Amino acid sequence: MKSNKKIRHEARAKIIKAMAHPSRLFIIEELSKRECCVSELTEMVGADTSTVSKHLSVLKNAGLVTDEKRANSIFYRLRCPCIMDFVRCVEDVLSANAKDNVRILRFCKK
Amino acid sequence: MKSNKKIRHEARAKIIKAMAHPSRLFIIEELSKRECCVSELTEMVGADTSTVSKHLSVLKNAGLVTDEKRANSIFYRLRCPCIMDFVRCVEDVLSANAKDNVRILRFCKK
DNA sequence: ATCTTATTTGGCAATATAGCCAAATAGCCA
DNA sequence: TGGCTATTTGGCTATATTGCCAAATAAGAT
Repeated sequence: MKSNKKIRHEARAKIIKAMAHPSRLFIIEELSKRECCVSELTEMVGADTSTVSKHLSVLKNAGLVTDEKRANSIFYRLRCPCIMDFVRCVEDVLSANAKDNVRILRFCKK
Repeated sequence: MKSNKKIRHEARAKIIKAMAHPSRLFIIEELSKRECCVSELTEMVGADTSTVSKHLSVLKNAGLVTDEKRANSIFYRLRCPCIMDFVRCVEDVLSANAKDNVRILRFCKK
């Protein structure tokens, strides 16, 4: 793989890797509806505050979210709402997988 | 996080995690152009055959690619070409990041 | 200034991932 | 059949990620 391609794919992978975790996907989905502060997200995710904080820093570091201090909380929001389009695409893959499984199951029964 | 949400996000994460690697993104991009066999991809990626084979099995396991044996090679192809739409979305995030950096840089110079 | 609340950071153990080599397997071809 | 080519699998080490606890930090409120 050529060096410039490699760099490009590494940059992409970093962003995708930041999304590649159930809790972070959940956070992304919630933030696509409305901005939230850490304690709200902690409550929703149901993990330790420090864990959620670290997830948020992964998302922020990848440029997927931004934060803003207001009152005495820090509010996070999605930086590129188009991210949800991607999630829709992932759903396509999931439903293709599901269809295949149904087909395989049908084969087995015969 | 409710159990059904959790399961949903885990399923999504599995697929996204399968994409979250530079070599696998490269493979996905190449397969979006045309189907390839393992040895072709090995050549292009520039890693050990076994490494590429394992990457392919990750992609296949996630339902992102399918394989078909023909002649004495196994050809892989993308299962949902919409995956490339996602990559475009990732590019949006990347360029938003780049713009921010330029802005920050400009601030520093002042 | 001190207390309190919200968030981040450090540290650690458990687990997962990556990539190479060597060995196993699969199927074509002579 | 026996060799050849293409691909996968097992095994290993190095590295990265996750999630919790405890401690540090930040900044409002009293």
